[in-house]
Amino acid sequence: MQGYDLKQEVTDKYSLRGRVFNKVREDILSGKYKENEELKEIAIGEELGVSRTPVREAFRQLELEGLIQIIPNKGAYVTGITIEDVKDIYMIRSKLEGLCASWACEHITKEQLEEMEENIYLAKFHAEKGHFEQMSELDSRFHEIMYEACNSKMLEHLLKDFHQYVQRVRRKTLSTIERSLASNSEHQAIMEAIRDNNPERADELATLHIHNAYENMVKNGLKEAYLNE
Amino acid sequence: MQGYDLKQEVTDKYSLRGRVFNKVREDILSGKYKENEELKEIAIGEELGVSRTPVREAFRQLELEGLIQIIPNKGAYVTGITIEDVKDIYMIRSKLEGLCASWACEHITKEQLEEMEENIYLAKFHAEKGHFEQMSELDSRFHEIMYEACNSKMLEHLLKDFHQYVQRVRRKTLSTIERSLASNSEHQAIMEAIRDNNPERADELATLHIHNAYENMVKNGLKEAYLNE
DNA sequence: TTTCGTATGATTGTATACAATTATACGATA
DNA sequence: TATCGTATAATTGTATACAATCATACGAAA
Repeated sequence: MQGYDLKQEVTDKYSLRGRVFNKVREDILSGKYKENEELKEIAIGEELGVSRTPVREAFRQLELEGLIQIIPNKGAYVTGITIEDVKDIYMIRSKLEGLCASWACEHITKEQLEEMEENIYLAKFHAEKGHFEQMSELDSRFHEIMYEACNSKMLEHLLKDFHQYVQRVRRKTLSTIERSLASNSEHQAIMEAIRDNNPERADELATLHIHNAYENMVKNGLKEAYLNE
Repeated sequence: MQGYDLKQEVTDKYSLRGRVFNKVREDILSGKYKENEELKEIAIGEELGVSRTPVREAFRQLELEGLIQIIPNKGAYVTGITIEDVKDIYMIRSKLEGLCASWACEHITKEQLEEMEENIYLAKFHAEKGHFEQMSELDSRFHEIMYEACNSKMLEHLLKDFHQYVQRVRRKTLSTIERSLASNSEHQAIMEAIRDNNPERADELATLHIHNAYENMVKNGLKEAYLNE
């Protein structure tokens, strides 16, 4: 996520450039374009029915988002995420999610708190049933609510970027019912600390939560996911 | 700093786009282009002797860096930094500089440590003389060394982005000999903790250092700097 | 066979032309 | 006078043409 756009909103949705940007980003994150794959301006342009100009502009942005790397006069390549990158991101995230949770104490709205509670309640159901697809959705949404509740566009955007960035890896790792339940309990504890307006505790719990998520990831085959490629 | 380029290196230095990017960025950070000023593609292009194409691509990147905001079909405007943004950045930085310092304990090289010591020694001299220009340079460099020493491109880039981003504001606020000396002492304590391979202490000291820098900034007229415009 | 050099093609870099959108000026009408 | 609408100009959005660079293939020379 290079060139961290410190406080931007999503890129223009309706211009051709914006559409190319979003489409290619989605395709990278979903795994359609593999790591180190070369992306050609003409090919992408033809696929989306646009000329090279908006494609090039989108590429420049994707480069700054860290999703592709552009080598001058050579080409654009999908960025690889190393095991070290993943660890770095989780350690950084753990600090920032703590900060985010502590800020949320003061700024969360009644509606956001209610959506959190609902999210936790629903997640418990799906966790027990082993519905990992829904769990993943709910997990992402829980964190998103917290990002929005911290009342800092800067931090919100930063965390969303990081969260999105590791989605690529999360898809590769296994989930277990045990971890899903534990994770949801941690969400509940964080929510309660925020609800009780206890920023120190919210910080501590959210920090620990990301640490745990990382530990679990490592335990459940992060390395293997890489070694098998 | 939208679209935080999570792990990129500096933009291509020799292409026209790269040159435009660097030049405009510098001009924004130096204050040549004021907040909310409109940047026109043709004007910038003519000034630098290039066509609109590289200018547009540079603009897209600057947008993601958070330095300008592009309104579709309308124009590009220099992003304003609010007091809240500054506070957010300093709070985020304080957490991340702590993390960075703790990581540096394990990875700093002998050369980097020596440059840190030299930096502190020189800074003491300039602080006592009231050479604020040199102090600012040395301060930036001290932090840069630490960023490089943490051995994480991700964190290094993130912190450099933030550091650069607040330069615009730092220029507006006053410096005092007292704060310069105190700041340098804090640098020394951080350096010693890193040298002694004490990550907890390094974390703590670096975190506090940024907090102090922020407090000092507020005390010395951050608000006034804004109100006077 | 290996190595080097050249030619060819493919791809990116840049400039320019045209289309679409937005801002401004001016005049008509109430 | 005030307001609205239209015409014009300015600016951005996109497509395309051409230049520069890089990759590849092929053949000549050792």
